[in-house]
Amino acid sequence: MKKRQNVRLKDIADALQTSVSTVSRALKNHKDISTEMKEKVHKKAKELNYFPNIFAQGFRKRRTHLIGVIVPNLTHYYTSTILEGVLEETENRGYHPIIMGSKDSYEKQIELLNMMLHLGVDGILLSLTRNTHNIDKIIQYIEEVPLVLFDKVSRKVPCTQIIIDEEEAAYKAVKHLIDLGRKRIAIFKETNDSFNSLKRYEGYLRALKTHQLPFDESLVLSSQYIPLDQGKILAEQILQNPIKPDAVFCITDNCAVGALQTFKKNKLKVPEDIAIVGFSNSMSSQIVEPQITTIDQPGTKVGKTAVTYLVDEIDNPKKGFMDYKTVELKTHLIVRASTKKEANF
Amino acid sequence: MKKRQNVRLKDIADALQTSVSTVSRALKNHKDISTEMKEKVHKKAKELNYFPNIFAQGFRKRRTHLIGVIVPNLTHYYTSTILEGVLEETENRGYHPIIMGSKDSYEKQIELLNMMLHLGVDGILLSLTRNTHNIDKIIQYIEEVPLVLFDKVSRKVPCTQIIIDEEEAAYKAVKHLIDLGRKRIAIFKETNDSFNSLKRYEGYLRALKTHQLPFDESLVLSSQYIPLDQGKILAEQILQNPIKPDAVFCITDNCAVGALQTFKKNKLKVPEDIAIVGFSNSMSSQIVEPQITTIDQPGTKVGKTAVTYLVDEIDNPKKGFMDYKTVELKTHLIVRASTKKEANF
DNA sequence: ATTACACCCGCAAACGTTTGCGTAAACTCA
DNA sequence: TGAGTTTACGCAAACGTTTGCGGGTGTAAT
Repeated sequence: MKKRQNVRLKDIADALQTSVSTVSRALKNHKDISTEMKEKVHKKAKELNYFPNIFAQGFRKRRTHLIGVIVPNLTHYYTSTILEGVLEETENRGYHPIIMGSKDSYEKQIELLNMMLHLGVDGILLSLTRNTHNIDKIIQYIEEVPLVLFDKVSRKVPCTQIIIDEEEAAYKAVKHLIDLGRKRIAIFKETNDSFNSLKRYEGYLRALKTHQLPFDESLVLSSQYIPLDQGKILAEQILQNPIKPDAVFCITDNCAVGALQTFKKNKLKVPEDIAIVGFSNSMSSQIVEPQITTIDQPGTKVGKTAVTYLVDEIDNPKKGFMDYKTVELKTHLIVRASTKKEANF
Repeated sequence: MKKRQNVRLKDIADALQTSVSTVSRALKNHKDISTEMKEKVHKKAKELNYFPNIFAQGFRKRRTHLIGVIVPNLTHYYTSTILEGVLEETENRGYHPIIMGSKDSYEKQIELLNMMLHLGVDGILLSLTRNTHNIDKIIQYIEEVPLVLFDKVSRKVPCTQIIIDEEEAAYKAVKHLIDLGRKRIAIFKETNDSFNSLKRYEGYLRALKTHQLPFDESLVLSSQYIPLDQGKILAEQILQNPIKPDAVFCITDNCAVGALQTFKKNKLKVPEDIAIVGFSNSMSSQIVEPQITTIDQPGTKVGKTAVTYLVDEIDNPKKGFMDYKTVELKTHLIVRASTKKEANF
């Protein structure tokens, strides 16, 4: 392993019989430098394959071009599509992402935020862990470094937030079921209302209300987390109801898959007896039988948008809280077999 | 946003009426410093919440504690489990991962390697893109910085490689089919043999040979990539065979799911008429009907192991190529309904 | 011819840390 | 007691870049 011998400003300066400062300025097109000199420097820099030592730079300018990214979990498909967007856009903009996982632990999340600060990142992209109730600490960080929330957000945190149109998406999903003639539409959601779950529930309620369907509390089932297995449990549960639902809106694809399996096990036909809508357009929703109608989320776009806003804030530091925006990206409904029309209602 | 005002060595030195160099040495337990002084310094450092400016450090020492990670794609479940392992282990060891995606493009991969070098990472973790035939460039990088390959590797590159026991895993999978009494076992694999595909094919061959089953070329189907849709196509293809197979080993879960769907569509019963084994233990393999027998890969362990070996190499630079190891992590077979015994053979 | 003012460029300090070297004080041993 | 050695610390340079400032040259206006 050779010792890396990077070329420095001084090397360019020597080759051109000029000074380091002139080279430095020329490379960033400072107005004090003549056009010819700039050309010579740029040419020589390319020739020598010059690349600035980012540590000297970061050291000097207090800019590292590093962006910290914290997510609760890496393995969810939606998260990884977001991260792909982040990777792409950070690269476009000359930044580098440092990704860390909070494992859905609030303490770990704080610890990671700390670490990022010490690392000297220029900004942070954060998707909150469940139960991030103590917002104060997070707010402290906003004082220290530009921060943009995405996916799992909280309106209580005064900063830019990139999300999808959760409420509208849920509304569309439930409206679709209503349009199909379904009357008793259940919802499977989270108990301790995360931002996402809450908004989707609101969309559900609005759809019922707008179409004059009665609200029935016995059709609202919740559990703390809603992975596949919980979908099964909730499905079993709702089948105990004296009057069964004719459709169910699951706020997660995994949950929907679980529900589907349970319904099938109980000899219920999907969608004839009961229709199902999920949320995420995960791989799972496409390979089960029948395929599940779901909401497609523009993951990479969320990632790219988050980077865009963060970098913008890094470049133009905000003065007050009033500058922050909540950006809602459009989703769309993908209709599949789990809600096909040919049901006879 | 306050300007970050980090405490420096000088602040500690001033508070203690001593010099910066003494503080620096005390903090890293240099032998030239008396025990009492060390204690005082450590205490004061904690009190002031001192944290070294890593850019000054990296600048000075040419050590950044950054580890570059390059993967072809973020969205594969197996990849994200590996990355979780990487995140965890880098953190344990005081390093920070910079993750980038090569989008399965060779040129992009080289570009990213370059970027990583300029960024000054201490080491690189790399999962090769398809068609990385020009190994020379990669080898050049080994001269510059410690590099460890994982998952998608190539034996031609002289460096430490962390993989799973691909050949053995495939052998186990196929042996399992043979033990079930299956005689005509097909394999769906990649055409342009990637390391993984090749090894799995070798395992397939060994299983046949060991159990005195005849090799039948018409049972070996390949395509360039093998996502879900290709599974379907290959399945259609093999059904054209005059004598149909009674089992198929897909070197990918996605491919297996596709095959399963096609077989079902053609009124073939799985596993009665045809058994299926996949590879990866992805979510998909667990939610289709019937569930698919597959190979479980220890993703996070691969990630953690890769970091372990890389950090070890960073700390103790290798002299020659003979020091490099290939680490094979154990997988195990998960038997599910797609290969259940009750078939009547 | 003098002044005024761009226009270009170089000097040198500064960022925070590490480290080779120098040395005063303390200790060792004959 | 004096020479040699060890202990414990400080001085200052160095890493590569940025940037305030100062100055020399040339041009234009008076």
